[in-house]
Amino acid sequence: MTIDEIIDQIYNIPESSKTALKENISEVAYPKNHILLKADKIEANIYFIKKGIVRAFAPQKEKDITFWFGEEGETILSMKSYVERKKGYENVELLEDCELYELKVAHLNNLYNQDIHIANWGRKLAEKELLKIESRVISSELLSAKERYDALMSNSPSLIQRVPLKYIASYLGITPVSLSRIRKEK
Amino acid sequence: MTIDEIIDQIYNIPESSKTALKENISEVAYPKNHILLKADKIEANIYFIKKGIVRAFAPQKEKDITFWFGEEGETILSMKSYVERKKGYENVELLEDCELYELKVAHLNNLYNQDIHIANWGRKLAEKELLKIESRVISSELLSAKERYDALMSNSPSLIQRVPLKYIASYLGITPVSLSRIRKEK
DNA sequence: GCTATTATTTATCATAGGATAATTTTGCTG
DNA sequence: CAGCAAAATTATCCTATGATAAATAATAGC
Repeated sequence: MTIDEIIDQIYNIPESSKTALKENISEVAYPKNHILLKADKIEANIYFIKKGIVRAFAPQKEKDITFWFGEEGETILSMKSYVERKKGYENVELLEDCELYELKVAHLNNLYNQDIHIANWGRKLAEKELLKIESRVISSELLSAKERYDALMSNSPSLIQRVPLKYIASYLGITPVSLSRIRKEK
Repeated sequence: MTIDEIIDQIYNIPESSKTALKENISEVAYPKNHILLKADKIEANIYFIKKGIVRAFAPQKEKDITFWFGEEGETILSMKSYVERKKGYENVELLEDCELYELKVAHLNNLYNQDIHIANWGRKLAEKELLKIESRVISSELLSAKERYDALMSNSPSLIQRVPLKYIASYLGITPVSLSRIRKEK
């Protein structure tokens, strides 16, 4: 996925603003299993996924909670670091070798203060993330584990090919054993 | 809570921008039980709570799911309407007689395109809402029903005084019967 | 390709929370 | 302040999911 496509799908901005934004973005690549963002660290960068898939998880003694998967085109950020410059909850781990676009938050904040189009682009970025997480909260309170699994599979069928089931189980809020039961019943 | 306090707690903007924003805000009052926002309607306004308490719920056949409470100083909006101009998931119902600040989304969008300070204020509004909902997703996957109840009580002790338990149970993702059990065990 | 490690499945048993219904308490409204 | 309706509690029984352990399958490193 190109950086232009990623920027455009968030919010359309004039070419000049897009150029300014892109001047602050560089490409990086990391191997599978790399930990890109660390909880308990104030992260200086945000990323967009050119190629690959990642998971965000809240590390806990004995059990990590996977609470997000990101695929091509999606934004990776530690919300706490990005918004409040505080340590976040989450580690982000690459589940495949990944190519990423990297953007320094400090540069982005400068742009927010200089360019109204970029400020509105940043607003849309947050608003769209908010919509995603909101629909997830509602479906998690509305649906049984089996229904959540079915919904995930129909919304993101590639996940099951690309992501170990134990992480999907954690994302669904159940144990791998229970997920196995659910899958068998189908 | 004054409108100045509410605006400032989201993000500090120059007086001239604040004046422009406030010119588009009016005060309204509605009685307890009034339905302020309706699911399946594209809402034209957002609100800030001057006085009172409200709940947002996703109406379902047989069981409504309460997924948010708003108190003084908080923002009431249908995220779907606000971001995408589409019908939302939620009704918002007043749980007390309320005094509200009302702001037309169409006017706000004009300001976003004219005033970079207001654009960044709107960005912060979304980002802060995102942080709130994110911390809730994580705690809901991390904690048992009893722990979530305890956490809610210590974060928002006034809720239990102001909100019927059946709504708190729904918010916690359990039945009123089960909440009653949890409270008894203490 | 072989072996060690890790993931997944299967089985058994335990438990938190759901469903239902009856009872008590609270809170409106005339 | 009486009487009704709604909310909350309590009790009983039930079910989905958890915990644990063992067996199998998949994966990765040599």
